[in-house]
Amino acid sequence: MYRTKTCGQLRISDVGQQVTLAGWVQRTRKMGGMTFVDLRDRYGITQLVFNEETDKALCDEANKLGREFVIQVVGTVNERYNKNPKMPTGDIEIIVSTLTVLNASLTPPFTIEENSDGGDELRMKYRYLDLRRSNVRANLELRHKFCLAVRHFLDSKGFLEIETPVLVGSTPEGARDFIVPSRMNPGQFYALPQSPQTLKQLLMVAGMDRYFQIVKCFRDEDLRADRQPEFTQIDCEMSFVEQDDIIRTFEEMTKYLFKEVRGYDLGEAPFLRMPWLEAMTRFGSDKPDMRFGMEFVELMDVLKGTGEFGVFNEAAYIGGICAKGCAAYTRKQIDELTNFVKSPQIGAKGLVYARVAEDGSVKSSVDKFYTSEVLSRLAQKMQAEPGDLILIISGPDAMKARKQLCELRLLMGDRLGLRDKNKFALLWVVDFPMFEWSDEEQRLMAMHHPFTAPKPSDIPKLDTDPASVLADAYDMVCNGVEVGGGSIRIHDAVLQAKIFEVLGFTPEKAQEQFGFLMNAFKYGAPPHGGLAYGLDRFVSLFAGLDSIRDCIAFPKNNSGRDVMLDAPSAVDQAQLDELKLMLAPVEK
RNA sequence: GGUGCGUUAGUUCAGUUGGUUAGAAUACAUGCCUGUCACGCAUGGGGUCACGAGUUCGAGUCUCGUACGCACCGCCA
Repeated sequence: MYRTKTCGQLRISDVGQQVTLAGWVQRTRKMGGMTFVDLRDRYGITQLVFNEETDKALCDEANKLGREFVIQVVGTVNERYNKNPKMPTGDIEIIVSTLTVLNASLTPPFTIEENSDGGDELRMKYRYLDLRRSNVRANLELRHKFCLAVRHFLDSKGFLEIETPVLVGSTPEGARDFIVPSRMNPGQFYALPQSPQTLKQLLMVAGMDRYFQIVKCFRDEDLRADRQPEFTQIDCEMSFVEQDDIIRTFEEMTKYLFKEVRGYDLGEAPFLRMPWLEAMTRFGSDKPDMRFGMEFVELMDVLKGTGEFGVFNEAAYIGGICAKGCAAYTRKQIDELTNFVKSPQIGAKGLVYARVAEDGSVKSSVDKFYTSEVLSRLAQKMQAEPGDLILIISGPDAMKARKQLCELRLLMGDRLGLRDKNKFALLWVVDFPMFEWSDEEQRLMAMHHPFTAPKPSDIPKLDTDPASVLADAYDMVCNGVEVGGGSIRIHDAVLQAKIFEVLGFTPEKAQEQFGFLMNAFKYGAPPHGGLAYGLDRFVSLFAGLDSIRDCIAFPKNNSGRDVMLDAPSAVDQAQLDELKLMLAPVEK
């Protein structure tokens, strides 16, 4: 037997026991005739003691151990002379009688400690070493617990976990597909699923009623801190349900997960439900961070046409936020905010500010254009109090200006410490538009996906004014992060065909790509709907991570590479020949 | 496709106005040390300053390009 106990297990009550431990050498400390070795496994660290007086040869062996050697020791649990209250096993140590080196190790390129000295690139190249660190390992443990809790909850509600294929057909709608050549069907390709969307709908047609799957999804798009080309969804679908049924079911699951996995009580009250248009108007985002207020106040009536400031007089939108107690911001701090909104990724033309002084007077960057009456009306409308700072953004494109103000609001939230990682504010954003206009493709695109049902009352508008049609779609948002999203689906072949028509598909094209679904709808498709959570994002939120990479065992880097495996890579000509593939020259 | 920041010892970083032999911490090696636990002390080795070109009497430092990394915009039904 390699071990009788783990390195996180032994306590004062085990003193006197003979034990066998195995693990990695975290560190050795040589103190003259004594040597201490910290032995680590995934459960913890236990101190080993070697004494020259007791066994010189054994102590000499211990002194030869290097970091990350894998060793096995037999010894006796002993109460320490000097206890270490910082360690769970700090009351005991092992007086070693037998030491076996199971495997030596090179000196690792970075130290295996909570605060590693390795940078991202090195950590990814040696991810198997990085994963030995306790905090990275803790993220994977949290992920495991999360998945267990999901399965437990959904099983208790009668959901079946059913696997769907990873080799499916390509559908050009939506994100770019990863494609896989078929050897047995030369010139033809599978695609990896962007989500099991249509397959789970077919499971509903099959009468599976309540389905879920913790499943990898693939999208060949550029990466971000919160986006990987392969990521994991908790994919769910239910039959004979309306939007409210789904929202209630998954609200219950979310509360369960927060309580069981994170130890956070979301309370009894249902989550806030906010129409998409309201979210865009009040926060400039379809995923507002509700941990703090600082809502937008529209200022068109106060500032447009009431003074000589041309920028405002030509604006399609003027909006402000009120930063409590920030009137004392220095010129430098204001300049930082201005530079932030004018930076290329925000793209605002400028920032107007107004300070409310202790005596209630208003000093602004546009004083020369407006009377003091207009400015005090501004303060009044903003509900600004003495000591507050009003920040105003305007622009010729209302949606763009709102997005810019949204970024500024989030920045101010950060600066004022209003975005506490240990607080969680959840809401449902509902009533999404069915379509959005694509300048690039010069056509309407599905905002959610083309299988989403329009609100029944809006169906007549599909012919007259499709851009105004709202969908039975909903997103679950937590702390400004979209953690899940779903919709009621279309289960009627005629309506589904109609939606493809609005999206600019010819009937032939729709039949070619989605005929399998529309045909299935002709054989008794039940009303159904569902939702999918982004597992990586959800776990990251629970763990307080800045990037989903930190809860994925082997993530890809910014360029979509696995630097440990050095993938993707070229393949042999023989493989290409077998697949009947030829490579075009790569332009540099 | 685009923007910003970065690339110096095994690692994390500093490096002033362009000027002699490029530093610190940590890691590593050797020695000392019998109760350490971020042990301590001493000594030592370790550098293609990412790559290429340019400016200059002189480039880690300035300019341009390339590569790579990170963050973001576009993109992500």
